[in-house]
Amino acid sequence: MRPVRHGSRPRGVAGPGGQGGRARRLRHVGRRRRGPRQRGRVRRPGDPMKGAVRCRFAPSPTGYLHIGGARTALFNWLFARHHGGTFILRVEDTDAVRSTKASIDAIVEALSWLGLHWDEGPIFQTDRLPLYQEAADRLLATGQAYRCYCTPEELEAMRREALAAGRKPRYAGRCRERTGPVPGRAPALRFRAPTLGSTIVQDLIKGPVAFDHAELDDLIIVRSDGLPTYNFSAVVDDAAMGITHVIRGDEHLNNTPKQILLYEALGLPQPRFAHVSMILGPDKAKLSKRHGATSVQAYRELGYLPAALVNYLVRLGWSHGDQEIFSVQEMVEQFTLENVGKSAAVFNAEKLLWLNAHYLREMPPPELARLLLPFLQARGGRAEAGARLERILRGLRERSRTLVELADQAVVYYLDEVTYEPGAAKKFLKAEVIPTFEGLVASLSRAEPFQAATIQAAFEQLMAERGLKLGEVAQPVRVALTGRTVSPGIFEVIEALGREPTLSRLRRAIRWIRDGHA
RNA sequence: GGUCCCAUCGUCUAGUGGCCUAGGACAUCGCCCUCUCAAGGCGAAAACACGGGUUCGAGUCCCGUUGGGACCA
Repeated sequence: MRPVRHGSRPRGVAGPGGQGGRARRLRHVGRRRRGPRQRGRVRRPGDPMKGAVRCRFAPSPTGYLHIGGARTALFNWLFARHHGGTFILRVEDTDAVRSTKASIDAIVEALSWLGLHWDEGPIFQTDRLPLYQEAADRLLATGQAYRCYCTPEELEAMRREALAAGRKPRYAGRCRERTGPVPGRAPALRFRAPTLGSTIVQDLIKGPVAFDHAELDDLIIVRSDGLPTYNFSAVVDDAAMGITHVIRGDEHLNNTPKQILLYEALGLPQPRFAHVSMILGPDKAKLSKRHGATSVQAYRELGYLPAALVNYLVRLGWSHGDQEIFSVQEMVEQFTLENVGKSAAVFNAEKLLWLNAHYLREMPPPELARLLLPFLQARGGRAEAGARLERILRGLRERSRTLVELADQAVVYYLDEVTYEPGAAKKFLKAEVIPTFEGLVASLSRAEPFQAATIQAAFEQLMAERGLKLGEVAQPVRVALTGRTVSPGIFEVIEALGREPTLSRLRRAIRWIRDGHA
């Protein structure tokens, strides 16, 4: 195993340009800037990782793509892209009972939606069973693995016995020296693990982690049904696929010494390992369903943008100085394992919401319109992409945090009949606004062109004539047009709604009040 | 229970022995702007888990304690 050199890049060295001193002087006023070395990464010409990096994301298809899995995939993808390497998708589907085609589709779709495109794969482990078999045969032939005929029941009994006697509940090696088979029983294959010495995992994130071999078990590498176990197939595949860097969840750190031993037994070159800490729920336990939405698909349906989710996830455990907003290109340029933190992170839905709102505001209206359409149609709005929708969105998007919220507001412009919120109607749709509404119907019929400025002029003239303040006019009109007390600026709303819909909504409000609803 | 990991504002984090009177962001609160609500601007409150060392100097290095988490069953 190769020793890991942390900080193999020169430290305390400013980026290209060597202007650290001058730059510092120029910005001495105001807030201190930190980390001059963070400007521009230092990629040495002879970077040995360049082009050679091969990373994989290896989910088991037993459900949707979890938010934690998405981050693992993202980190692998970023690492590969940063180094100009290869990102591979491998599906760990050897658990025939729990693996489903639907899960595979869901994971593939979620990764694509996030923009984490893979260069090779998907590779399915069930297609490569002979590979594991061949590796197992080799270990068996060299005596590094042996057949174990113990049944699960026997194992369980031995475990209980050991526990009762105050010993560790590990496999005692009953079949280690067995010479003949047990008739009528299909054997599992166990790895003959060393009992002396220790293995040190040189983790790229956690640093060196030592494991005493005395704590290791003779792990099963092939089950009695002939299927390989996780640790075994992962090792065989990672080696066969030429994986150079295994970036995965923290929960696999304990498996790593076993895998290293397997690499050694098989005589295979080892990848470097990097274990990323977990994502926790608000109660600091591993993030799970009971904490609410945890799948990428769920966030998609809740109206989140992939850019926002990716930006949020990258900042969970990784940082680049004080920067919060990253384009994909910036992430690729700046991402290094060195800046990945060791501690677990609590998933903060509020911050994700803020980021989503940010990207909603920044997105070009045509693109936003395209993404919004399905949400709008689901709400019965007969909307179509185009200038009108974009005008509507311009006012609405800075008042929404998700596509769902945006659609809820935008749909109002597309419905045939406005539904008044009871409280809003009671407060603002009163008999005394009828003259005002009538005056507006008259003047807005004439406003030309029908734009915010001319609409405002119409309002101001009316207000002057009747001695009204804008606040007294705007709210009733807002309710008449949208049914709500909250909306973009009233002139914008009227322009976006258009002349005819505005007039008919005002007339309807007048009728509604006259009909005695007020 | 054993093994392993982790520990800076409520949350995400900056921090790599002196630039730290601990910085940024989300959330919270206040003010400004204002036709409502947002957005935006300005400001406030808010953290180095604890105890020992090492050092002229510790948020930063070492040891321990405590707390949290993961894995193994």
